[in-house]
Amino acid sequence: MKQDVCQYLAAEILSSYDKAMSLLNGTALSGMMMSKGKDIIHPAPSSSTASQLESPHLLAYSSTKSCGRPSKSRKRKTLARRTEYVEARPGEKVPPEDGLSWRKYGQRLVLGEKYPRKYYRCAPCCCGATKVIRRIDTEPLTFEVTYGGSHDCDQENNNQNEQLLLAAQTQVGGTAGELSDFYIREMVSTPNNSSSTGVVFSNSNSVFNMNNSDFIPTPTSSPHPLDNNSLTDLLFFHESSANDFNSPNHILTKLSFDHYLI
DNA sequence: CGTATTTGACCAGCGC
DNA sequence: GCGCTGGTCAAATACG
Repeated sequence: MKQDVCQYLAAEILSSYDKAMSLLNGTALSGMMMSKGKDIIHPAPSSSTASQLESPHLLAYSSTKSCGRPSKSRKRKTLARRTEYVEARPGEKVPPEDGLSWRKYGQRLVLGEKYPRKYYRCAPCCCGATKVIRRIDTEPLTFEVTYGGSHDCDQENNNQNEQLLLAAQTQVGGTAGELSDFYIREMVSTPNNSSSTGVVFSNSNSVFNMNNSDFIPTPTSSPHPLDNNSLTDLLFFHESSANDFNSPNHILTKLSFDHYLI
């Protein structure tokens, strides 16, 4: 890896280590400051359980039974909520995805309502964000989506993606969002079990890829057989798959927004 | 077999 | 204080 990418990753590792050590010490969330001056966690007063629960960071790191949630308290949340109304696509009975990762944890039929409410919480981490989907009785294609808390783990991932993208652009001397005649709109980090990170990008005629080791574009065949109509959205690959990019055995999975994993 | 979903139970908040 | 409501839990089940 290039030096600045290594430095960034090292800082993230140290940051996680600091968090873990502070929690194990039990004392002192106070004064805990992450590297590079970000992610400052402000301690809640020890007597105030409520304020602890209202902090997504403290929720994420509290010692609980599963995924950082309060183990026993089923106190109704008083977090700020945001409600949106979305319409299902024609022929579909589910609202369109919002690009975030959610895990369903409950469903119930509420008195006086025709359709059950579906309860979701943040899937990839423990940020405490929740989502409730309610189908409108009188307009079956319209859904009321209520968000509770903030899905700041996705925001964290996005920040990391921006860092990686900047690092890639630095290597080739490109400007923000632009790389010679080609465009990189996003770059995502690899899953934990992957061995390499890369970028796949394209212009209207060709698909190119490059990896972390050299960032030299290499032409590949075009168009990609799995993604003919949205080639410019295909931005992420796992290196072990790059050599036989056209293999029909690859699974193309939409991760979120414009992120794809082959 | 690991992960995601379902579903009945639990319980805090709220209205009366 | 009591009963109802609805958000959440967690064991059971489904799925890949």
